[in-house]
Amino acid sequence: MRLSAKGEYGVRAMVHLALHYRDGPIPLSKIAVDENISRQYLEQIFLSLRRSGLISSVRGVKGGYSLASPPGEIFLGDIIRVLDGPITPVNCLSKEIREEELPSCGRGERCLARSVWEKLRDHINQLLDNISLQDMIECKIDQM
Amino acid sequence: MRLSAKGEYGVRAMVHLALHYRDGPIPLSKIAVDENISRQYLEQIFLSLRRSGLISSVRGVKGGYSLASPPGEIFLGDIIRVLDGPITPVNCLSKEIREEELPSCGRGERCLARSVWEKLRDHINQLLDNISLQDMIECKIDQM
DNA sequence: AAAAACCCTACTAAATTAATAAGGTATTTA
DNA sequence: TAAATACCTTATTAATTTAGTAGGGTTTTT
Repeated sequence: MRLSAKGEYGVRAMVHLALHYRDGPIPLSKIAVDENISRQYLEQIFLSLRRSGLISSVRGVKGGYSLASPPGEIFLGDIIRVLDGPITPVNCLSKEIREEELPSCGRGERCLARSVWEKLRDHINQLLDNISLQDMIECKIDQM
Repeated sequence: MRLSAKGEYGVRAMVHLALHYRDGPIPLSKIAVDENISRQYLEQIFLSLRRSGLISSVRGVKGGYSLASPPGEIFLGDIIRVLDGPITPVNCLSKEIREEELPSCGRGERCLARSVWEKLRDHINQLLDNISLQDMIECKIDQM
């Protein structure tokens, strides 16, 4: 039950952008240094985030990245799903996997564990989909 | 945010034992076949579960494994922590890691993401520590 | 024109996870 | 008491995933 480094880096980088929202684009190299993340690895992460529409970029000197929407409209679930794929405790719950590819547990609806995994999945998603970057920079998490 | 196969197999096997609680010891080979898990891999899993005191074993012909406590007293969190280690979304929250070994994020209390990971960790643990094997075999999950 | 900064693919290395192998030990039953 | 059953254990390998590097490109500003 661990988040990947990619997801963790992504969230930290997005918080960084949130803190500088309206300061104009922030160069990736600055974020990489401040957050202690390899520049080239962070480029991969930002490539995904940009393609998914969560951030936008400006090229050239004085360019950089900025949030595509206000911090209050971007949720942790969005970020993590883009970087790590669907948030699900076991593969067989993921809708993106087609029936044929299902792991060989072959138990279908008979699986007593299934409803637990579904509940766990829904819990995690609901939590992450209700925490915005704004909540984070305002330190509202503890009161949630 | 995915459970390992080990954790998943472990839970399924424990549910199996719960369904046969009071039937006397169930041979591992039977569980392996019924749950479609490699016998030798399941042996490793049961070794951990036994050493942690969640199950007990009887050797020899007519031997096998059984739950060490009633199904109502064994919780999913117990099983998963034994097999996968502490349930924590990011390493830096795990108490089992000493300060010196902390990953190099080097941000300590300044980390805005930290309280989110803590909240997520607590949520997941609380959920898993409140679902017993008894709940599962009685299909009470959906009403929780 | 040069510098700054984004853009992108491919590859490699590291770590983790999953599984297999191979043999040992204890207990029951014919 | 011998054979069969089934647990016990460590070591090794295979597979997969994750993390990170390399190396080049393009765009824009000064």
